[in-house]
Amino acid sequence: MARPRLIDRAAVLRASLAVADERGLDALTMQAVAERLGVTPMALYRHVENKQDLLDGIVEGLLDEIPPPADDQPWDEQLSAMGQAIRATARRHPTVFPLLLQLPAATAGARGVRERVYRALHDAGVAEADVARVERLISTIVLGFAASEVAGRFRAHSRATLDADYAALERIVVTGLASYVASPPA
Amino acid sequence: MARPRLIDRAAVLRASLAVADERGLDALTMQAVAERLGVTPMALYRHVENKQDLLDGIVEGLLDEIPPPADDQPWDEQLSAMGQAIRATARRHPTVFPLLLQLPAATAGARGVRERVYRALHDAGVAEADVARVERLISTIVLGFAASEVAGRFRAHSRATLDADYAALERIVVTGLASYVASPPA
DNA sequence: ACCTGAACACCGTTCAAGT
DNA sequence: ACCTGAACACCGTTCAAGT
Repeated sequence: MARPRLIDRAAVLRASLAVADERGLDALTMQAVAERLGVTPMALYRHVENKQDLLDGIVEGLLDEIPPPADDQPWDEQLSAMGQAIRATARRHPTVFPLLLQLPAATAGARGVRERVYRALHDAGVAEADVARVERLISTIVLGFAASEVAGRFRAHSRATLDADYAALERIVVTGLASYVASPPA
Repeated sequence: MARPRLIDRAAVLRASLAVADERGLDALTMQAVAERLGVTPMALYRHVENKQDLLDGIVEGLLDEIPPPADDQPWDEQLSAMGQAIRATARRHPTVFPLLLQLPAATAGARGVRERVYRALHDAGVAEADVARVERLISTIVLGFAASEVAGRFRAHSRATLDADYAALERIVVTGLASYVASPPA
């Protein structure tokens, strides 16, 4: 007898992210998620394999929040916009965001972001053979900064300092990129 | 009656790091650490406040493993050597290393590393007022790459690819630094 | 001063049972 | 097909007690 389906995977992941955002990663338990959904903890196991799968699920969803930049902007403004969007996502989900370093970005949303960066780098003049590598490095830099910022490594510094840090980082990347294009390595 | 002291904080942290390295972060439990030390779990609480304190302790110890670079080398070689040392530390402690993003580097060892970078940046020609900021950015870049590498974000890529990635990253940082020095921001 | 034994609340996960 | 109840092994942590 097919019951009315109370929850599905998306609902589980949404509730999990909300719990983590509101009460921290330690408070993200199967019981807390279940309670928020009005269901017993065991009901979750039909929709996620186990807790690791649940964590992977919410982390993978993070990059789906990044809006694609306007297509007619110059490449450096596109990169800049995406960087700011990533920082904003990090701040919205401070305890979950650092987990992004733990798994390959393989969802549709993540691939979409990556494709946009590819195009911007192409427009910047990066050789086709180097585009994937440069994308990996730039995303590592931005992710690393955003993760450090929300995870607490810069706890001692003011928001103003971090904003200025990030602006300097952006400048370094763009000028580094420019000189890379001007004289590409052997 | 003063008993013979069986363990101390350093021994607890050493055993904890060993457990994490050998069996992963999930296997790092108070009971596993206690068993390795031949003691009951409750005995640990005299030497660490709680599990979070234990984690902080081993993470803080990580940067003490970085050897100071030879003092007579040119600045770029010093930075290069420290970067490689950090990558090596990450590979030795793959599950614990990413936690470095979560707390300010405040131990003696960490401060030592930072001072060395300050000096190298000074030698590179970075203005005194910018040295601290540039150090933050460079360490973010190196930490972010090393953490991504060991945490699994680049799981799909070969060691050779990652070595080449890192070489490119180093080049970008050095050239970015050079052009920053050539024309410092307003 | 340092460690242990017993105990508590909580956690992830399983399995058989209900509808 | 989807959810529940009962149960299990394990976890971090406390407290009073031992030496």
